Amino acid sequence: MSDLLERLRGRGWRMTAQRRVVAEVLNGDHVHLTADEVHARAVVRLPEISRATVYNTLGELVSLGEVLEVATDKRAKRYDPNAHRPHHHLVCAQCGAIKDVHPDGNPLADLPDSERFGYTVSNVEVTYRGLCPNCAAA
Amino acid sequence: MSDLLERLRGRGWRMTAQRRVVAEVLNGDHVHLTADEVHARAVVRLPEISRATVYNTLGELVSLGEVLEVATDKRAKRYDPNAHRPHHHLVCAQCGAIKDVHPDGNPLADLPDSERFGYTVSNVEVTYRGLCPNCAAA
DNA sequence: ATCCTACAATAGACTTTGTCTAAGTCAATC
DNA sequence: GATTGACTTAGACAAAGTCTATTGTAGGAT
Ligand SMILES: [Mn+2]
Ligand SMILES: [Mn+2]
Ligand SMILES: [Zn+2]
Ligand SMILES: [Zn+2]
Repeated sequence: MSDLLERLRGRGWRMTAQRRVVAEVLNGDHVHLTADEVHARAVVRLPEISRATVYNTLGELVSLGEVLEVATDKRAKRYDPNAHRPHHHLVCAQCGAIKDVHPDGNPLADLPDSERFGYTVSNVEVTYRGLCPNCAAA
Repeated sequence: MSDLLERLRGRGWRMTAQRRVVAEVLNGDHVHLTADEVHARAVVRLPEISRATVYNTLGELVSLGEVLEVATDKRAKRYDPNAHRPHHHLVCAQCGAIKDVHPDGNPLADLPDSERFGYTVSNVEVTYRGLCPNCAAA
């Protein structure tokens, strides 16, 4: 993740303890945390960090294209550091666990002109739902 | 939509002016209103209807499988009366206009076992994004 | 090394969306 | 037309997010 911090400094980002901690918390695979979850984890390392700063920093990371907003459930937005490899999501309907997935095919090609209503279609998001191994066992 | 009202009465629904108005407001094609939009339109016909009743009624319609919840944007949930014909959504990234669409193919078949992480996958939602004719012209 | 200042962080008020409760109302049955 | 349990209501409450005024500081200038 220090690649990320380097890149951001190159873009004129002022480096602060708060921003470093937010970036660290987002590090990893299949990470899709809400803003409050990011805040809770950030507070462990930097107790005085505020909610507003977490929201501000996440918003900047999204603007810079380094983090994606994901709306897989109907509650809070989730923040996804896997912004450079296109992917979709597989969500457990029971516990909410989210995996990054890479389906075959191109869903854009599956939408015929007659179903486009004159729209210029540029993007598609696919959300698979089911039960994770843990929840299926229970 | 009086088919709907008949069906609901058959299921033991007590018929009230409030429920009738909510059902009427949801009538139509490509309808995807937020709870507050439903309330605003319901108030025109029945000024004393409360927000709580709109939320309650929408929740019941969802439980009964007569209306779907849709989370195309990251703001309020939207309520979709087109619950009996499976479909996906095409959303204008600028003005938010939503169309019901029926793509070819089966995205479930496009998710290989190696990308399922042991999940039992049962459902998939596809959201296409782009610009509607109005917004593309401007 | 110190100073300076524009940018960043903070607390907390405010907004939006949604849920819950206690009290009053009424649709459907008798 | 009386009864009653389901329904509606207002408003309190909660969760998620935004905004503002104030204070703090990173990093360049001296
Ligand atoms: Mn992801
Ligand atoms: Mn729809
Ligand atoms: Zn699960
Ligand atoms: Zn549009």
